[in-house]
Amino acid sequence: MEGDKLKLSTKGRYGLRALIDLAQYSKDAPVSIMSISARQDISERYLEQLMSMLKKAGLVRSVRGANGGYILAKDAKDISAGDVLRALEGSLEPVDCPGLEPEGVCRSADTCVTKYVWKRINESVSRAVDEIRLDQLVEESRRLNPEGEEPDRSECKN
Amino acid sequence: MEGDKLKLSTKGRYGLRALIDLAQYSKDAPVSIMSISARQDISERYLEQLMSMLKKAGLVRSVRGANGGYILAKDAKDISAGDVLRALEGSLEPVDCPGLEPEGVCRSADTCVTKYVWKRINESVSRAVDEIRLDQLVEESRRLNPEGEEPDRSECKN
DNA sequence: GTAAATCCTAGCAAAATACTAGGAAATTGG
DNA sequence: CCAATTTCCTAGTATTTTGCTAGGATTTAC
Repeated sequence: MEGDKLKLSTKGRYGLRALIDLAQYSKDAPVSIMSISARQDISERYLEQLMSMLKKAGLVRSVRGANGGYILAKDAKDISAGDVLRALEGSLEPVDCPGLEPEGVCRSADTCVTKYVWKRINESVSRAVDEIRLDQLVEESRRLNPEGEEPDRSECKN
Repeated sequence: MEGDKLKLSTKGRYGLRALIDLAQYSKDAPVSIMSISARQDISERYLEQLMSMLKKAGLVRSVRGANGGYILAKDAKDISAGDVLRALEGSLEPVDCPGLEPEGVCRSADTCVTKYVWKRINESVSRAVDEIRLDQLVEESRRLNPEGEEPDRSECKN
């Protein structure tokens, strides 16, 4: 009866890992879905869809054909965790409140109390994900894993 | 194809409004589900379930029988928006990462990069909801709505 | 030309969501 | 005691979302 909500889906969780992986391995040549899939233990076919979404969002570029794959579309320092998660999860705002949008219309906006609660939650999530940048994560990954081996992901879906 | 995730469900959104309503109207006598339902435009039967969850969480007490209803189980200043939302939504942590739990076991925890991302998001949401207290919301509600009329909620599900 | 890769659309089982429904149990007021 | 009012408890259910899988078309390197 009681499942937890407000969860990031596998799209966001897998996708962020995939992009960190890409940032680490695509220094010179494009990285294929197959290789990311192997290192990160994510279904190739599913990952394909995630990469497609990241491409549409302008975060990665693709190279088709043999020896093709993906590379970052911009420098890792110019991509935030928020950019990645929003590309995959849609809006990260836990409440869609029209009264908070610049052009939004809400009849009860003037007298709505909960609006301020939603606003603070929304802003808090946005701030948190936007201040985390991909280059920091790549650096942290190298620090945690100097040998360049990836952790065994078979048990961990995050 | 692209629906937004990371959303607070109606349980949390309706439930917080219901508890603010309860805090305003249960000063002396218990408030019935019917009256909250009417003011807040929430289905009686659904609200019943929400109140039951809030009761299990120890946030409200119930009085059965005619003229019964609900009252706050503690002072409004001792109930946070986080208490209410967690009672209705379960954990508010967007990622359940075993490596972040005190007793959690995760084989890849030592070398897991994304763990820190999830940690920061989780902490950020928790901090935001826990610093909002019910008495502040009641006060704000009175300020926005001096005549004691409730906004028309028929269009707004938040 | 063939193998390796992305691209694109569709389908689908399982789970979650947002309710509705039926009735039992407790309490009050007459 | 009775009838009305109210909470309490369990179940059912239509719709949507999630987390994939499947098939094949297209592009490119060698």
